[in-house]
Amino acid sequence: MSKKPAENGAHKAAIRQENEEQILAAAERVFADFGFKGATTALIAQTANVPKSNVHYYFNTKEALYRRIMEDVCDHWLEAARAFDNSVDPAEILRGYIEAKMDLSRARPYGSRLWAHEIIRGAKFSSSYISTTVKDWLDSRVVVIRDWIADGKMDDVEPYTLMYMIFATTQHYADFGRQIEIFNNDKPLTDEQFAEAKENVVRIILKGIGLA
Amino acid sequence: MSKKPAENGAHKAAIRQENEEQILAAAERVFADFGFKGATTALIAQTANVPKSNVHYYFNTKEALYRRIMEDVCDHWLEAARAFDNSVDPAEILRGYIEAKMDLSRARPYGSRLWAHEIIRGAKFSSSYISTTVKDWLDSRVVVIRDWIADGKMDDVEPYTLMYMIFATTQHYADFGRQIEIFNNDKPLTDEQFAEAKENVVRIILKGIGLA
DNA sequence: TTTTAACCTGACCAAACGGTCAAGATAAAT
DNA sequence: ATTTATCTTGACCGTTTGGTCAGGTTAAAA
Repeated sequence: MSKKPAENGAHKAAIRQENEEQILAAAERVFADFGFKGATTALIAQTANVPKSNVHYYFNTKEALYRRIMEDVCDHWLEAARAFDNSVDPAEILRGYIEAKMDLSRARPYGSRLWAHEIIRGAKFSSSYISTTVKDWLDSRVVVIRDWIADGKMDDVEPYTLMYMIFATTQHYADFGRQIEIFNNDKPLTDEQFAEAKENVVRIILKGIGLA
Repeated sequence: MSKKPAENGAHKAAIRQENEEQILAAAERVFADFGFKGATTALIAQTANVPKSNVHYYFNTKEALYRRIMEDVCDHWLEAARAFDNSVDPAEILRGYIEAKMDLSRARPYGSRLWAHEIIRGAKFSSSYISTTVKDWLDSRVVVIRDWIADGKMDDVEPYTLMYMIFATTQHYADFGRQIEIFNNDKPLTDEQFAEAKENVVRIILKGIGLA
């Protein structure tokens, strides 16, 4: 009663991929809402519409599932980081990076919230990743910014403080989305409102460091 | 074998106050680290150096303890908010407010992190507080900012976006303190570094909105 | 067609959970 | 000195937790 002949093991592979994706998506939401300790495998299973046993079949332990999602989030993070290398003009670079991070907060809020949980808790799982990959990336951009300052292209601001400001402000739209929603009369920001916010963030920061 | 005569029930009252304070301080840390669901009464008790039963003696339920701490955090929040009314000069007002919020992040990071947990999780316990007290305060300051803009005292920026930027950046030094520490070669920011960061945040924002 | 390997899941388990309680200790009031 | 009210805590309870497992189904390989 096979529906399709298909190539070697294509059906089984498709089943695995679909189930894993479903579980990962559910886990990302649940971990983002409750953090590692607060999340339960039962709720993840329920959200993914699979029996709890099936979650453990595909991902042995809760921690393995958590680590896997953290990796995915980090991949997207580094993707946005590449916006830093798309130009040579400081204003253009920073505008691109801020916009990329804002868009990421809008498109993948759960990932940002998961990251927030992880850091608040003390970065138990990811401190080595932060102190190597992320720190290397950050330090190299700080060098770039210092060069811009030395060349008189922008004001003499402390580069780390500037970067933290960009991190904080852009991620705020994901992490504190619920608060923003409440302030916005209990309605999520419309695309127009979000676009306006994005433009304002870019404008304030660029002007604030003498790039506008 | 009474050590002191003391006034009416002074000793008992002192015992209660000391125990409550010890439990509240411990609970603030544990809730800040793990969120409401992830925190356990056993860990709170252990951190406070009292038996678990004693935690339940002073605060009937975990939820009651959580609510009590949220109230304390909000009180401090409103305290800082008052910096908004200490002057009539826009630059002076915003500088005072930003500095007050930065200092709060430095002095009471656990409160800020607890708030972050609460919002990320969807503000289940505090949405009514946010949609009334906090929103009222925020809306009234937005009106003030709009007046400044109308009077040509600062650039025409979207006031909510500006306020979110201040929230995000100042609270980042508490919520993402661990990440900043890692970037800072695994050492907490010194007082000098923090002061420099504070000054830079103020300068960038004020200049960014045309107030410098 | 038979065999094998992967997928599926209800039932189950030990540990950890929030919370209760009885019984004792201590200090205030009488 | 006695009573009363508060403080203290180990033992305990029902529920939930992450994780296991046997026994089943399904699809690929032989």
